[in-house]
Amino acid sequence: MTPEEYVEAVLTLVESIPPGRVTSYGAIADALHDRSGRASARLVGTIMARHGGAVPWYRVVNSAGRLPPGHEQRARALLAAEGLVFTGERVPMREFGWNPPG
DNA sequence: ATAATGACAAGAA
DNA sequence: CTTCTTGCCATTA
Repeated sequence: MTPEEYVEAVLTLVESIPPGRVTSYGAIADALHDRSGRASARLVGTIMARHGGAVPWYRVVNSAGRLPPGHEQRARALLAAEGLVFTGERVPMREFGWNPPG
């Protein structure tokens, strides 16, 4: 699996996140770990920072439900538009958390 | 090769 | 709640 294909796999998975739901970098890393072999939450974060512009990046948050640094306001607005409810500055993963299909 | 840096995560204090 | 420590791994210097 080439790095480009790995990036594609991450982006494809991000696009598969249903509207009004969110998932974490770690969950994506885990899901791809079972598919390809190499994965880490940091990698997914780096990939999103570089190539996340073409996918619903705002549906990816950290495991604490915090929004990506520098894009908090933007992500919050986009998620709120999909019906998602915030608890202060966090997303309740218990309710809106989504796990990618294995 | 080593060191520092990230849209991360989990645990301890 | 905050802050610090470990583990993680590609990228950059």
